[in-house]
Amino acid sequence: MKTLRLTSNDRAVLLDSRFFARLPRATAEAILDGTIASTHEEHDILFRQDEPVDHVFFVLSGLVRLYRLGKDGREADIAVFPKGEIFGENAMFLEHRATANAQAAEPLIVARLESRKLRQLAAENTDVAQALIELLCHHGKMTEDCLAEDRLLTAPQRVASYILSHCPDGLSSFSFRLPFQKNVLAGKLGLAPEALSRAFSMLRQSGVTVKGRVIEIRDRQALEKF
Amino acid sequence: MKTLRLTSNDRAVLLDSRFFARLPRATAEAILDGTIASTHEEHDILFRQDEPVDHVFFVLSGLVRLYRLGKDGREADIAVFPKGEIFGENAMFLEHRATANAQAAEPLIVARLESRKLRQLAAENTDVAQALIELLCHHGKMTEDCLAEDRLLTAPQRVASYILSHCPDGLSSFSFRLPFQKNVLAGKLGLAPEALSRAFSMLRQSGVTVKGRVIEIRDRQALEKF
DNA sequence: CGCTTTTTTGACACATTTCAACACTCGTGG
DNA sequence: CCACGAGTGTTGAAATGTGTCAAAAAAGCG
Repeated sequence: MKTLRLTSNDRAVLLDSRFFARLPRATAEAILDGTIASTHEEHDILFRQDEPVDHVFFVLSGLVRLYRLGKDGREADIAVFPKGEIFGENAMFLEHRATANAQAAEPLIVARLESRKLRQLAAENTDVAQALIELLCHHGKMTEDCLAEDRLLTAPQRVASYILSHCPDGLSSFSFRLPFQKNVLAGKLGLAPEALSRAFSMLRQSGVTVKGRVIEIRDRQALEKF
Repeated sequence: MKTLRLTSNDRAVLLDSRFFARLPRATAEAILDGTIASTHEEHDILFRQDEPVDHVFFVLSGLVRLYRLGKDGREADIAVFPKGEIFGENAMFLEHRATANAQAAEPLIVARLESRKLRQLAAENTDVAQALIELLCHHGKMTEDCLAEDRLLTAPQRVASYILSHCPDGLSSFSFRLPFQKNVLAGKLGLAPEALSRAFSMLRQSGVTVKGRVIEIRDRQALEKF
């Protein structure tokens, strides 16, 4: 891990993101003041479950996997954060201890917002508090969605649902590129990699073609009722 | 469903709860001003997924089940809220639409806090915002725990974990009464009722006895490594 | 091109759901 | 007091879905 200054491009990206865009410019600048960035190699750990964390993280580039460890060493993914997303904010309000492990799933650059400062700002400034509330809501809903899908859908259905979530409304045929390795997708969907593979080949008979990371859908309807 | 005024006992219970206790008395009173209660029979629906909700709910007595529906009509429990807990707060920040269905799992009385008013207060008052942030964090963590357990533990392990979460630290043998029907517990743990039943009989060989709703644990150690 | 890493496939084991039948509990009314 | 019935919980057998392990195939990268 190396630490860097924020580039002016980084600042621009940050200020444009959903979290900062809703804040008055001066407030956003105040949060960013003193913020640094750090780079990490794939597989690096950013923080560990139950250990202290002093930052809230913003993904500038790369990918982060948030997961819990079982007693037997197995890993359960809680969420995956691509470029532009914020994570680790909940530790701020849980005595600065992480609820999960965070690992770079690709070469990674993150901005590190000082969590004590941010917490303090949130306590004084309703704009910041509001932004945090919306972030927490959003993350909470993501987790709920995940839990519900795990409990209601089979593996192929979860994969179909994931694919459909990338389909612009109204199109009945389209294609897109997976934003990360199948490995990671499997984890995010709560599947073993083999199960993901098999799910894709089930979906072939519903008009889904997979070539490398490129997914092609011929008939959206067929997927929807899978 | 019948609507009622809050009794003075209700007010006391509310003001003592985690959410309100952290607020200055005047602020808490301001929120409660105009708040009404409603009673519901078992199986009544309080709100439905994707439909508008105008309240945040506080359970005065009884039990609420929060769940999502699958296309095939199957239900997946997201959370269960006993007396003293608040739910439905996330809809406030998601265009006042529920992310799940809420159903009385027992005869129920809830206090109905007006969500628009509460949202407004949160936007002006950092104390209220802070209280909401902590609530959202807490609920988020609950859901995360649930997701992780689903993905890491088998049915008997989840049941063991549930039992242990009711064991006061330091005791190696104890007993307690299930706070709700086994049916509901099964749902909360993401199991079919039959699976819960079988899990209990597996645990018998680790010193767990079940008589009606009373659970008795002879050897905590044995449970922990199940 | 050759090497490493990732993905796919197959065979098998295991956990859980499903469906059906049975036991138990508890309150009601004969 | 017992009999009845509805609701609740348990048990068994079969079916299903997913994980695991090993091996082959494909993709990425120098």
